[in-house]
Amino acid sequence: MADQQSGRISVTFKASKPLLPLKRPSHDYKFESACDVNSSVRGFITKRVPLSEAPLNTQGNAIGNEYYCCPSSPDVIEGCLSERAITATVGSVGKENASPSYFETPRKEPVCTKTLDCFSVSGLLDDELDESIFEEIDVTGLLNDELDESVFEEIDVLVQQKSAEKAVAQELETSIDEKILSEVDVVDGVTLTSETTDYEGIRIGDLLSIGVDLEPKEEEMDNLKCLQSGNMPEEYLKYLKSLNDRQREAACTDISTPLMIVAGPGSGKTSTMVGRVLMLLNEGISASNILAMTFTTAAASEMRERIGSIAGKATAKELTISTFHSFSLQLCRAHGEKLGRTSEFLIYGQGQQRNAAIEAVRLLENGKSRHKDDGFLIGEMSKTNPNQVKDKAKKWLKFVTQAKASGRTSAEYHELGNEIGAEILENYNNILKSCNALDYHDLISCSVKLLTDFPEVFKECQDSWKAVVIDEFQDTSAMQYKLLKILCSHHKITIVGDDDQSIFSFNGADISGFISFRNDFPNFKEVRLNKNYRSTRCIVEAASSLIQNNVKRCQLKNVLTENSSGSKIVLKECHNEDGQCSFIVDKILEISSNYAAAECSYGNIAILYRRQVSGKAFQMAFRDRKIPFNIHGVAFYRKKVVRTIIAMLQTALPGCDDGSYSRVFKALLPLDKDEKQRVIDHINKISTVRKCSFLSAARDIFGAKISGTFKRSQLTHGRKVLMTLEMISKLVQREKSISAIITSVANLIPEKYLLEKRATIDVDGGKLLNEDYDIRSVLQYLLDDVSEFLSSKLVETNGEREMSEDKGCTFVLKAFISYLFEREKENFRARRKDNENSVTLTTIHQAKGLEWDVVFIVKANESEIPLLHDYKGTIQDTAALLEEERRLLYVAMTRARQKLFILYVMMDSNWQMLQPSRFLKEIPRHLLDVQGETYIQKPQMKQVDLKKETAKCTMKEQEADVVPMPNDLLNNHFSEASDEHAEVTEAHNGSNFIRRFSVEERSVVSHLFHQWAKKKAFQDAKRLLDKVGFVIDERLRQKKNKHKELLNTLKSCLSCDEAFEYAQYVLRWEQIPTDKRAHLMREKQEHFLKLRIENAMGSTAATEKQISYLKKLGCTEIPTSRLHASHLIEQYKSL
DNA sequence: CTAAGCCCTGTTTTT
DNA sequence: CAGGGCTTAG
Repeated sequence: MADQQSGRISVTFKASKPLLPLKRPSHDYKFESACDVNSSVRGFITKRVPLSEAPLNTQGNAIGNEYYCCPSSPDVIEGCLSERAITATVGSVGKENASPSYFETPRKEPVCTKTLDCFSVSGLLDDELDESIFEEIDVTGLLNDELDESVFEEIDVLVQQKSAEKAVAQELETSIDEKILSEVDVVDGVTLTSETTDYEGIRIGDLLSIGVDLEPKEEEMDNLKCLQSGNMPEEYLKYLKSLNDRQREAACTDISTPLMIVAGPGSGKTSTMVGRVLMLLNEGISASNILAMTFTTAAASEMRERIGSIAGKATAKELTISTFHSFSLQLCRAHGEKLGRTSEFLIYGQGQQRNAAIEAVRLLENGKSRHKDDGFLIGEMSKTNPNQVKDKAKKWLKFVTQAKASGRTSAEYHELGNEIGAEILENYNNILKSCNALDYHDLISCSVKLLTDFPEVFKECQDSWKAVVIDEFQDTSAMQYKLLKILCSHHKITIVGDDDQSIFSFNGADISGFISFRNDFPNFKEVRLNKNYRSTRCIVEAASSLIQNNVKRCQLKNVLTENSSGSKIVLKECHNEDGQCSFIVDKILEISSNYAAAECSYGNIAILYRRQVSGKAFQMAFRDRKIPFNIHGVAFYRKKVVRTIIAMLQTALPGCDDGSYSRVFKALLPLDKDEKQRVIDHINKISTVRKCSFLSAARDIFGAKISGTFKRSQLTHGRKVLMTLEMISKLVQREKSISAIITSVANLIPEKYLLEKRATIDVDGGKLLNEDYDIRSVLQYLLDDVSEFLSSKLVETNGEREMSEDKGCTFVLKAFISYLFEREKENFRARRKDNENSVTLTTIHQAKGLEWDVVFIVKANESEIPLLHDYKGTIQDTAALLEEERRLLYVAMTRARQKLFILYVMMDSNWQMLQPSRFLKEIPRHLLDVQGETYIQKPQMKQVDLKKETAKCTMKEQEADVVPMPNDLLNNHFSEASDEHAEVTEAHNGSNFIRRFSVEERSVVSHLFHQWAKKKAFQDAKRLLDKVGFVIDERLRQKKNKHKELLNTLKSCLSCDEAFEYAQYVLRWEQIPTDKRAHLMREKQEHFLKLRIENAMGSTAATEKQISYLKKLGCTEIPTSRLHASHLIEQYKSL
């Protein structure tokens, strides 16, 4: 391992003839001043080509290993390399098998070969990449929560200090306001305070329109009287009055009764919880004795804010509102010694957990081989692939995680007969213990252990937490429930949740918690909040009829709403994802133009998808169309890189702290990860010893000619970094445009560093990064921020800016950075403030708990929204899985306030037909507005729509003639009115052939043909047919094959003429360049639809283009329809 | 330069 | 299960 780390990759530059066409402008890659830094290096890897764009195919597909290199110094350019970019092929980055053996054999003589010092990725193992994540995220083992709290405290202090004087004046004002408001109260019977203007989607308007509900009824009058006699503070009373009867009933339930609040979507859950807390306070439980549990830090801080706005900031601060994990962490830290750990135990995250799992597996196998004590077994061991070990570890880690979430012990597995599992679990736990560490799951289970095994701990907790409130109860795991149960032996417990919104069972969440609760707290009271304040009646009804198909529901509830019915849910069929994308873009633009200019229209729109990949297309489309958007979740990578860039910028400003410097060194030193760390640690040590700044320490160290601690090359690297820093500050002093500075600074970051960051998500998360591939996209975001900043702040800072004008842009830069920090802080507080005026792109899972006016649910296809994986042998509980998927759609639908769009696509990018989701049939028809793919909204269209609608409900067994097949489209394109491509006008090609098959079969056939038509070797129709026949034979030989009947049929008719024609068609299609093809696809799809209309209606007027074209051909006849016109065109062309 | 064979990969996420 | 990338053999 250690040897590998210092390995280097040689790169062969070849100015070989196929200097590949660089599609993108070369200035993107040019090094300007930056190349000075690396002048000793003769080339610099600037860009990894995304798979899709890799232009070179030495043999069909040489994908994935291409790098564009830029010559970095003039002599190289003049001497031997052309000025254009040069390709170099190197090993796969980030894989351990990256070795110097990956040169592409140069077709001509290599012009120069050079070892690139700056590019020594080879030794990086996946593990190490993982570690690097850790360094970034989890340095100290603090939970994010802890970090949050401290930040909040700081902020609070600041705020308090700053607004000390203001407070007095404000108090006066508010008291006046309240007087006025309370007068209003009397008139309307509704509480109107600034706090109630917007909670859980209830707005003043809604409250007023509901009216009836808030009129105190007889019983509630009692209720209220009760409250009044209890000497309740005015604000509390007012707040409770503002709740509806159910909510108030819940909040005011006797505090010693265990309370279960089942809160459907948009039913004012949080408001009710706040009310409950006020009630607890009012009943004499002091704030410091109340514990509120949430799952995320965001939820916790939101709750604190809400309570603070009613009960006062001081009270809110005294309350303990925390996540399960940070609560448990505190408990475990306090009693670490009882768990066999010190109180400074470490917390293991993903990377370390996996290492531990690997170790556990190794221990097991060692034990085994020793047990069987056979030499050859050991030999077998040693030759096992490291990959296999890793794979196993992954599997077992999953097992361990699951085991811990459900609370099973090693002994239990032993009894169950799963001895391997038992041993692994035990090994794993032992390893953690010996490392003085706990993982996240241990935090919970150890808390349980502390509470059960140590009466003194239990007593302490009972004394401190006299009442407990739990949010999102449906997300509790079995273990967490256990903790709650013990913690709430006093029965002062309130749980809030909705089993229909349980979508995290893959993560250990367990709906059976509701059942357990009923058993464990038999005298519980249940309140169902089933009035939806969020969505229109249409949406509510659709969603609840969907969810009613779930059998395994803990409680039946019919959600009601008094909102207006609103417009129907639009169910939109799109032909492919591009169509989907452009439909949404159009709709968004339409919606935003309808909004009053002042309102933040984009902020009210969200696009929800099942998988992260589905969001990618939208990112690109939105960026192209300049629609602002924000992505939940994966802003991760971006943040890191942005932070690095900011740190670099800060070094150029006066008063820069050491943190930025060390970050910059980390980014710029072209060394291996741990080597880098050693260097930085050393600098830090020197600077603390000498009591000087990081920078001056670094200058001293690297300025020396010889060093005891560092190699010469390291010193050189260090000096280069210092030079770079100097360059940046010069640049800042001279250059006036911030954008230019940011761009050049961003380009200084070595690709390797960026790859490291990227790999963290790619490797560890094992998922496609929801960001673009290179720094330029990050840069784009940053530059967007710049323009936003300039347009917002320029006016205010104008005067000061003039002053600083002569010194480059130091001042503006400073303002920009603080502006960014300000925004970061805001984002930190609550995610919904993330981007006030931008469209939200998010997975459905992440959308839970949020809401928007307009929601698009995208790609609601079978095999996407019920995403069932059949390959994995888990046939176990398909029903349960399906129900969870249905809940997922339910959650997605109920995010919408006003308008809901559900879209599905008909065709994959691979010519595969897709079915609409089975769940869509469960939505009552009368709530839907079904739309096809067309922009014609003439009365004629209605009939087609109708026809389609009827067709849709029987989608499965239905018709071959309504669904446009790619091949049909193809035919239409070539046969009809494709004016620009009129050279291919042979009609009826192939369509007869493909029509022999059923709808579902067609995609298989067409896929088969297209697949081979792409290869160079089969450009001839005859050869293509031969190949297809051959492939069929081969497939038939394999025992398991799904479509063997189809293949037999297909084979038997391959020799006919129609098959030949079809082959020709496919070939012709494949010859069209990809960019054009995409365009044509759409055109064709629209065209096909028109044809359908024509068929149904008889005629549509010919286009002007057709008419003029016909005139040009010398046709005197006036076409009666478009169809007619195209026939005429054909005729006249052949003449 | 190609064909055949091997290997990998395939959802959702918080702490 | 099945498609795709990558490697190797010829």
